[in-house]
Amino acid sequence: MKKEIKKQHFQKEVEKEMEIFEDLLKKDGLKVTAQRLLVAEKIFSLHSHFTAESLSDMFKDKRDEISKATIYRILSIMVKANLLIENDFGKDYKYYEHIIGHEHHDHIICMDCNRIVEFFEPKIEELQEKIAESNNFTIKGHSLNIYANCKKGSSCEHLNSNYK
Amino acid sequence: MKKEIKKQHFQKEVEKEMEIFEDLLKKDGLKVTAQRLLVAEKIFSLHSHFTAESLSDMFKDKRDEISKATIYRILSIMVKANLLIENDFGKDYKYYEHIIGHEHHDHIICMDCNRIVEFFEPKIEELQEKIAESNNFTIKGHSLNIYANCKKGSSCEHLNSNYK
DNA sequence: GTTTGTGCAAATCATTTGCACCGCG
DNA sequence: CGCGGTGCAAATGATTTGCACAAAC
Repeated sequence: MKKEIKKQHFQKEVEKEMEIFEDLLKKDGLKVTAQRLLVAEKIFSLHSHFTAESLSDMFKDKRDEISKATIYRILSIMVKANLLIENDFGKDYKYYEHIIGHEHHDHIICMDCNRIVEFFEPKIEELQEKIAESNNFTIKGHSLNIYANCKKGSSCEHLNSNYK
Repeated sequence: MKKEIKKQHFQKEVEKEMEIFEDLLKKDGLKVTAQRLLVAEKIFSLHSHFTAESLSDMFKDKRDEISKATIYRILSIMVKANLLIENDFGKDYKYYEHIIGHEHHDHIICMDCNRIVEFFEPKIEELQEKIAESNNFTIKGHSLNIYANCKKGSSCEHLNSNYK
């Protein structure tokens, strides 16, 4: 029962997000295509980090296969529109996460199992602001990645990487 | 006169660093070649961030031109030996800085002029340690980049980018 | 109908690698 | 000498792009 409620909640969220996305397309004179809707819906329904590759794979088995070129073009639109955050975790490909309903946060990247953990520390944010200020800069953004190992016996050991 | 003292100081520093580098090569059974000495000496004498490209360019006009492949191979040796830090500033190439005599620090990257400013904030370091700890991780490293614009009237406006 | 999007294959660009020759130890 | 190092050119791999055709408005 609880599960059902949660699912409905998520569906409602996704609908709301899809509306924002479609409005954005129209506002910018971009066309509402099947590929854009499918990709955006998939992205909004994901609740973890993904790569262009992993996103592409999600359409591999379906009749709705979408070319990598198009995937990249849609990701680019959504990043520019601030619907998506592009993360560089030191690999040679990018990680994405959708931003609506997700407060700003930083990341711990586990070097053992590739797990990505989010955290938010207001004091760090505040200190960054001060540092930029005292150096005569205006902060436009930041990226803080903690690279770490999971300790022996942590739940990490049981997980497989979802990330290539 | 002061300048002279400073220059001597730097030269002494570089000599010390070169000794460390040569010892490292020998210890690891690697050969002491002209290219390795030239590149290391150049790196130790630099006091700002550089790229494989910019480093390569520094040898372009001299009779001692060194191939990019060799440059990359030497950079790799020095990074593995902890003589060099490899930084990802959100561009599609890496930035390097030599580490001997340079305390750990984080970076502000100016999006207007590409200037890179270093800073160190012990409180942020401490908070990161706590965050990792409370999530059952052992920190192996971190990267904190603040992306910013220089304020109107700052010295930034007069500088040209040294980075491609 | 015109303009924009898509898929494909080719291009790009930093970095890596195979290989033949070179030079340190 | 013998093995590791270097330079060259080709390979790599994620992402981008030109182009012809297809779909949206």
